[in-house]
Amino acid sequence: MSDNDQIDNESGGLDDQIANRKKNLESWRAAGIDPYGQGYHKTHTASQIREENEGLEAGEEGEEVSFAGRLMTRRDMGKAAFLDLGDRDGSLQVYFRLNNLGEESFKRLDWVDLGDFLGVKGQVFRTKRGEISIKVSEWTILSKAVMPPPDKFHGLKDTETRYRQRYIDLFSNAEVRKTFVVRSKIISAMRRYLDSLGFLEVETPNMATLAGGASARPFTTHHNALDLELYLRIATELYLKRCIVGGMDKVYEIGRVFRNEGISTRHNPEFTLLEIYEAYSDFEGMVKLTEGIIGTICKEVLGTYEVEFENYKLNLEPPYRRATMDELFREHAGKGIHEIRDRETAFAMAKEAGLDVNPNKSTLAHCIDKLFEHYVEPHLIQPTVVTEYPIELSPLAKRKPDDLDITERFELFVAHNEVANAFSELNDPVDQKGRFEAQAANKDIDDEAHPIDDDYVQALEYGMPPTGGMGMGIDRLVMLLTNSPSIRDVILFPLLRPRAQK
RNA sequence: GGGUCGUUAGCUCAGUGGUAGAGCAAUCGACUUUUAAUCGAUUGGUCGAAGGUUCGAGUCCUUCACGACCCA
Repeated sequence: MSDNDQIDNESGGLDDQIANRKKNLESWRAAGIDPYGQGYHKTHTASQIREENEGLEAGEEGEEVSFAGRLMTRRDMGKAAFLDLGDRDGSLQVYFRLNNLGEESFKRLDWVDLGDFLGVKGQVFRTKRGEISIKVSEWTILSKAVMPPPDKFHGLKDTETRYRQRYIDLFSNAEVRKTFVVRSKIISAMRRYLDSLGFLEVETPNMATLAGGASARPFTTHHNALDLELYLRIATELYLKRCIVGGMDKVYEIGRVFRNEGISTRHNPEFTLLEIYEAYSDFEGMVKLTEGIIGTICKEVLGTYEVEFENYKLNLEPPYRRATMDELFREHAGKGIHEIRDRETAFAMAKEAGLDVNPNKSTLAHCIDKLFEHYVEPHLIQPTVVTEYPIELSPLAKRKPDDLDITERFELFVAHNEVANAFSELNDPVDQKGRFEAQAANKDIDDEAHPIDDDYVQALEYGMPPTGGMGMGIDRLVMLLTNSPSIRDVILFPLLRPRAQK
């Protein structure tokens, strides 16, 4: 009895709100109704009801429907009440009226709290004030929310709670839900496009004894039965190219990769990467394919090539501007790429620019990367295909036939962000082995150096056809297309440091 | 790793070293077409944590935790 005494207290603290909600829950049970009910036959979603009854005049009645959703707001008026039920499309107003429901059914509204799930049946109509609504003739509770939802108007703002308890963010902030719907549509449009071109979606290992294909530190894990140290993949590249060796010719994978590095508005330790490989193609083919993918997504998902991101108005309609790294460095740094490929020159420039690169601890490649980031990237706003990367930056790319220090590679930049990276794949096993060895030689100053993958080299020894390959970071693409300033806005459950014990 | 900012009621936020506030939510009441419903009343606080300065700290100082943004 002492518990019930507390429940009867009038107050507004969290414990009391929970107690009141539990009391309401018990009222349903006492009436013989399970407040955590069974499935409910919905004939329509909120947006379907709106669309199908658009033609209704104020006061006019439409079809009979059943509908279900979460109670978002309610306006009680004595012997009538208006409730807004939210489903994934939005929300719909439902109208409860004593005369339509009878005493017993109407009275049960007292046991309903914001956040509860309700199922309703009734006739669609348009109110005096023009709102499409349902005149409820029959209804039930489908699930009880014992925790109170956030502010009905302001939603949930606290970033930490939004990320830690994303479910609250999703049900209380419609625009957040929208972002993740768009994300899903982007990925499915991407799949549809690639499938239509005859690409085969494949799955390669998440765990392996080597983590190659990119410059990044891996996560480690352990397989007990084999007593084996394993790495989580940092890229899908080397396995996908083994598929090309195997004759699969056109493959892609949309997969999670894991990189053991810092967290920022543009980095989450696990993120989603698209990689594509096409036999008998090359980096020029990959330019076309990249343009095709982005163009198709804009057309099918956004319905426009015009996109706003940060303060930029971007036009993503292909084809995109092309520029060589040499041209861009000349334009923005006053020196060409062949000059910059000299260690002394590169590090002197970096020092002059105030960049944090130490000649004793950084590779030339890393230094050039930093210089490009500093001098050139800020200028790459509209989509730009940057070509002719020096060989130091591209250990898996084929050399340009007329300039062996330059590779057949491009990166696509939009709004000074790298969106895609592609090249003609290096298929000469001897050259590949040499590049791996050059990477390994830097191991002491570069903990992100590619490891030597002898099995991969052996695969090339069996022969890999000339191949074009491309990688695209899905999260950053979604950021761009949804105008999201942080990668955490496009990842449902981003990694956060655990909260201290209360 | 460094810097700046933030952490106050369930939510959104005010708060000048001197009695801890508002709106929403909650509770009670009125209202049979409202829509951030309206109207009346009531309740709700370890001010992120721990120290310190002070007659007195949400407010000033130190450390810590978590987060946001910027830099590396």
